[in-house]
Amino acid sequence: MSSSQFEPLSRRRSVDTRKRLLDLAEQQVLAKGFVATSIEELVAGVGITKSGFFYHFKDKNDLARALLERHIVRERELLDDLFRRADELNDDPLHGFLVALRLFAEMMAALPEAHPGCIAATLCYQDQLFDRTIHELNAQSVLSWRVRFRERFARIIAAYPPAEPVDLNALADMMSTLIEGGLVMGRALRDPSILPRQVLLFRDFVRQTFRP
Amino acid sequence: MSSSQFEPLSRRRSVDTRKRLLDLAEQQVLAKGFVATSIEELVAGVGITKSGFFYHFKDKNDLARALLERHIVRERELLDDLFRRADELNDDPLHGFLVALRLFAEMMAALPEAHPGCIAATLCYQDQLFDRTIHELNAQSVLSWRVRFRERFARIIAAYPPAEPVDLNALADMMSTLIEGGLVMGRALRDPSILPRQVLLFRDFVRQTFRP
DNA sequence: CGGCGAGCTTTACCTATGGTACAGTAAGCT
DNA sequence: AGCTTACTGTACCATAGGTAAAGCTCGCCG
Repeated sequence: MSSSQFEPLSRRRSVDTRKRLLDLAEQQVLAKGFVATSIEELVAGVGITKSGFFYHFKDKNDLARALLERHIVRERELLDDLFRRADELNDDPLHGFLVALRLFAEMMAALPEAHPGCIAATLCYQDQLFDRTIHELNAQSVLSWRVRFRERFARIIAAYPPAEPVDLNALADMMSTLIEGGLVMGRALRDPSILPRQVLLFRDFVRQTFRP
Repeated sequence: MSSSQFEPLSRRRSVDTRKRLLDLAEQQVLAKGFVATSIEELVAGVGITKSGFFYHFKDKNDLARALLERHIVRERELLDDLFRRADELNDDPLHGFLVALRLFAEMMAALPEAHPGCIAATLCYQDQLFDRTIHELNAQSVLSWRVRFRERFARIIAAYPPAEPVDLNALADMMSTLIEGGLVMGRALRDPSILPRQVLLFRDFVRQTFRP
């Protein structure tokens, strides 16, 4: 805080062991799942000993929480940025949303093998291995997506009243649902194009639903 | 085969140990995941020893495969039955499909906590722990859903040509995607109503897409 | 310059779990 | 009677997560 106003500037030999542990862990968890990622493997990868790991993380559960927290922050920033860019290009709420969805689909398509979002779903499916904090973090994150999309839809509805009544929560959840499901499907079929195509299909659905 | 034409009638002391192992395993896997379900726990539950388990299953991977195979068969039977019932009620392909979707949503809503389908997704997310056979089984199952729904949509399109071109594979996959994602969401938010509502929303989408 | 504390290492050890090997045994089938 | 099925029992191994505690070392602060 005093000597350097930027970063704590590496107390010691390694530049940022904790961060390197998290980076490697994220990469391995996305590639092969949490349980298949061993602590020994991680410490060997960053060049420390097992005790060094437990200096940074209380246990493996603690690592999972740190991974999830970091993931949630990044995801929110990414979405904020994406919607901001879409809104800058567009005044109309519906058009802005449709642009954002297209941007999102393009981003998903451009991504390599490992998709983000897997972290959340991966941990969700193994959440009995973890404590409640992990589960609650996950739920909180999903709910924040619901709120974000519901607000968007509320604005769209004001401008484009739909012909039939729409379940706004369900429509908002559909986005998260398609992402989580799309990741599962993409993984099962080894076809990364599935998720972006589902997002584009959702986009069609939204467009149809609020068409003038 | 000779003495009893009904069931093999319990070779020995237990009625059907293998089935009881599978039943308990399924229940525990749905409740807390595959890795959190220990072999010791299963054998204690059905009243045999660890060696007894390895008599029935080569290893834990073999148990996973048996679980998945049984699940896939049941799922197919369930879907066959559901579509058959919907078709009996209806001649029109679109209407039949919509009825089937409603039946499906009702079934999902009526289900208790543990949904089927979790098995597939659960194993999918931990598939690096298993051998290729598990992964291929899963992919095969997902593809069979795609084929089933695509055929349905092809028949619907013949009767109700859509205004805009539709990506049939993506539309077919959307069902599986919403189911897998809906299970993740329902699990994360502890809200079993999410999946049936997503199915009903999908139904709306299909109805809109093929409306006359 | 000396000590404190952050960030580790070293050593040692415990437990749970999956898994192997193999001998033995009771009940049924032919 | 003898083969097979469906186990039990005993013994043992490896891997992984985790704990405990002492020691070392570099940078910073006074």
